[in-house]
Amino acid sequence: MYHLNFNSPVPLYEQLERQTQFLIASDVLPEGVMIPSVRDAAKSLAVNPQTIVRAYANLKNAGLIQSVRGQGFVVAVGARARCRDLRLQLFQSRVEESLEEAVLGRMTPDEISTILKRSFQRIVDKYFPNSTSDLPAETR
Amino acid sequence: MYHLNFNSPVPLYEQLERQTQFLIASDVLPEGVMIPSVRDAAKSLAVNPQTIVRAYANLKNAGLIQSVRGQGFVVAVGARARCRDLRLQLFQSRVEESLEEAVLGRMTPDEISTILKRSFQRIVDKYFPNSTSDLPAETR
Amino acid sequence: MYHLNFNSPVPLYEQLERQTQFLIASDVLPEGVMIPSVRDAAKSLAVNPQTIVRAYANLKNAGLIQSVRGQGFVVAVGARARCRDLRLQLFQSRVEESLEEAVLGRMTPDEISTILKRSFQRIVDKYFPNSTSDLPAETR
Amino acid sequence: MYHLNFNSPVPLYEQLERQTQFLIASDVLPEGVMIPSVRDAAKSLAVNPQTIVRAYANLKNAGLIQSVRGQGFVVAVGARARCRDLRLQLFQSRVEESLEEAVLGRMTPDEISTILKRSFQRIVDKYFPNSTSDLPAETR
DNA sequence: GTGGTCTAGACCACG
DNA sequence: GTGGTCTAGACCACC
Repeated sequence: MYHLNFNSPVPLYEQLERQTQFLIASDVLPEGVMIPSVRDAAKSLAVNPQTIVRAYANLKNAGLIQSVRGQGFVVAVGARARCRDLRLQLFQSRVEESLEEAVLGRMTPDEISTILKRSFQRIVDKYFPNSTSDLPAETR
Repeated sequence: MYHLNFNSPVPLYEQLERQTQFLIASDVLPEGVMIPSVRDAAKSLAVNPQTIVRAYANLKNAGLIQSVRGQGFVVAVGARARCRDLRLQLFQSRVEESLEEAVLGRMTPDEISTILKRSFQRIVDKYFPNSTSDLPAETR
Repeated sequence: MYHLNFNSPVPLYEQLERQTQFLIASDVLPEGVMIPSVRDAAKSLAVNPQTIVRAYANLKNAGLIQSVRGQGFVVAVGARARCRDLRLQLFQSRVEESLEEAVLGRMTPDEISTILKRSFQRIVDKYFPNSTSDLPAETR
Repeated sequence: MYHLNFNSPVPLYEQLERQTQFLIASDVLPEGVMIPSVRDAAKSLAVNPQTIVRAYANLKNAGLIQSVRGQGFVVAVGARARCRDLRLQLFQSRVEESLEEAVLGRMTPDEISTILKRSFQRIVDKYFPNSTSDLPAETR
């Protein structure tokens, strides 16, 4: 269910938070459902239980999951919509950061545009091989 | 010449490395030219000289600058082309990482495409207000 | 495990790098194994932790060791072969530099050959007293 | 007459000293003859005159050259023999240092021997293409 | 003046 | 506990 990258600069607990948000956003973890216990998650992911604790604590602070005494954690009501927002914001802010740095690095709009289109096409081909959508879709 | 962000998670020495690469890529620092001395840069940027030393040492290891004894550092021959490559790769890899995470988070190509276009347009409007270029330029 | 020469012109951190490479090359530090922590190494060698940090950072940049979060450094996969290469190249380049300088200094091949044989024999006698190998071994 | 390597770790003034010794050892600069003036040498080598001054001062301290008031420096009497000795010692000590490090790096005598023979042969082929001498010359 | 090395000590994030 | 970053200040060699 989770895929941790131990070499990534982003901390393990943050990877867990994001992926949980994504799972909630896409209804793989519907509202009200139990998420894996700290001990189970730690064992199956081969990480320190404290790492799971930290991730769940942050998700709880954000109001995305709720602790049920003696049971574990369940996805909070209203979490789905908020996770969809968070996912979108996260993606958008990362893209804009990259674009900002490209401009500060004196890349031209054309160079930037070229990369964006090429990267998007590559991703579509890789993950949606049968799709016809592309970046300037509405101009077809 | 340099602009350090002291609140950024990316270390100061790495900010210096990237910006130096960008300055070389855009010919603000042409090959063979001296770059600011360690002490000068440290003073004008209000950081510890060691921070500059570290950045310059990394750039030297990468073959982008050379130390001239008793003189300082000069931009290495062939550095411009390599810096242009590095800049492009850096941008492209960051964009593709974001896109990968978006699809892993189960965003649809249409959602992704919408964000990309909106962000690009926002950057163009912000930094190139008189330009007419946009993402699907060739479809005009 | 390490032996630092504080009077050598070669910097301490570089001595550490080379010796680590040698230890990996000779399987004293097999791939996947943890190397001494920064603090331990600093204490046992009586040097500043920063010196160790620098050596390890360079080894990491060279891809010979990897940092495992919260754990320490481990020898990277494939490091052994590369360290054997590096060790050989280092030795060979030093020998050839000496030979180059000798001929540029107008020493004759016979003079050079004499020194090489004498030095090799002295080293063998010193470190491998029971060995029978010598430079022109195959001509016996 | 001199060939300076500005990228070498050995300081320029030391390169000058060694090469002067070599020139004296091989009678290119016979005893009693004038060596280039500080100003001439500095100009033709494109280095700071202080660098030449330092090299000549060291050579004078070693008794290999003598200053003639108002004239310049001449090669001292007896310098040739001493330079031949110095050249030999320098080469020998460098070779033995390399060998020592190879042994400390746990290279085997056979590995070391192989490199020595290969390097010697390469140098002979490069600089004495018509010669028949090689390392185990006396066993022919 | 230049770069290069080393020390001492602090603070941070991560597990 | 681990590595990683930054500061302050010192000393050195070279030009």
